[in-house]
Amino acid sequence: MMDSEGKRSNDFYQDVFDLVRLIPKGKVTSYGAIARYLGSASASRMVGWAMNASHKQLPPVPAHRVVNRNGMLSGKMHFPSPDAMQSLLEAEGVKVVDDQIVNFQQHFWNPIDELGFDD
DNA sequence: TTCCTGACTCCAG
DNA sequence: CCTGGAGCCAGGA
Repeated sequence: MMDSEGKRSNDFYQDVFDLVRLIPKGKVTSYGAIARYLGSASASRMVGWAMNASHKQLPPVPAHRVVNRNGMLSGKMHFPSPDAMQSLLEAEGVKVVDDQIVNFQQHFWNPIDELGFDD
């Protein structure tokens, strides 16, 4: 029961949403990068789980800019349409072939490298 | 309450 | 090269 200050779980989700919203257009990042930035490198699965709930967040979260470490659109099947994610990425200048981002490293946006640790 | 699954990632074979 | 298993934390039945 977290009602006093043990709201880290909630903050984790909020941080994920906030961070994903900070991803510049035409850029993408990985679940692991987000998890690591938040301090939970092993919580990569939780990031994906948070993304599942991101679609109900306001303002909307650009979940299409979040892919796995291989740059593969692992979450495309969870979008309203399986092609929505790819279409959104290509609309931002990110080319996608075979459900995988071309020149992924070139489009990769590392929050730790760009934002660094607040601390 | 417990058990299972998951938009991930790493390591071993 | 590809496939399988383990670890991780949270939410749903």
